[in-house]
Amino acid sequence: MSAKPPLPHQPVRGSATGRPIMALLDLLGRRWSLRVLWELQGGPLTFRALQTACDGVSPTVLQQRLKELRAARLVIHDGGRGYALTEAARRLQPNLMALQGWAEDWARETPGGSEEQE
Amino acid sequence: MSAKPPLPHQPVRGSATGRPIMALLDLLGRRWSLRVLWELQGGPLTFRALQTACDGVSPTVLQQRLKELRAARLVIHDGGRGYALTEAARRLQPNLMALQGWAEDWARETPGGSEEQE
DNA sequence: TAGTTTGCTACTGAATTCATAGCATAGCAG
DNA sequence: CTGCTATGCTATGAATTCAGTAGCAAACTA
Repeated sequence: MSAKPPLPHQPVRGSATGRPIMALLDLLGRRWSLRVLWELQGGPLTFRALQTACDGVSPTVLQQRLKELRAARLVIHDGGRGYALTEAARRLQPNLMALQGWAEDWARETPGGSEEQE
Repeated sequence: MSAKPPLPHQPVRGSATGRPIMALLDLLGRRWSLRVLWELQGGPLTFRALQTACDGVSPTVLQQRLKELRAARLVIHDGGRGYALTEAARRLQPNLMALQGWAEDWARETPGGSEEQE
């Protein structure tokens, strides 16, 4: 039913080598993966709170992503507090924060606010 | 036909705020986006070379991603040498390299090689 | 002229994602 | 106990995206 979650040491979609970076690229390159990690940075969230934080993702996909992220040991589910980042995911946090800094510079030099695309 | 590419200052899929980080998360959260940036790190590649580097992505999707990445000013197409990262994308490079380092640590502490998932 | 490579598009089917509704469980007030 | 609320999660069908194959026009080689 569900595609197996991407893990290091295993072939993933788009790369049969099993290189960890490829598994990570596959994992993070799925819809809402990055966003979930981003929203979880502030602390644990319940399933519904997380869903709200992600602008109402469909529970189907959120459930799928959480399943994958849990398999990858990036997220754990603490019955009491909800979903939280693991120690490993927390080491990824600085990189995500760096992404934000980058994005702001990027926004400054990228048209798109006033221009219309299409 | 094609969805408009995510850009900063504009609402994107999953976030209407226009925050740059959300546009970036949407852009990078599409299949092959991160991979394309990754493969382009070594230098310019022609469309077909890039396609090969990405384990034979379908040209349809590659074309779509390149279109988006060009709209976002992360990739440019130099007729002679092929597709290349822009100055802005090159500033993103250290973060991607950091991801690789992280992925290797992650692999060390994540089962998946010998275990079977499902 | 033929042969190759380039970027790119058409077409069809498979996979993923979306949106809505709903379920079972648990806590808590009355 | 009953009624209310919140939790995590699942079912369904439709929409969107992606995949896989084939093929095109232009540029370059010889």
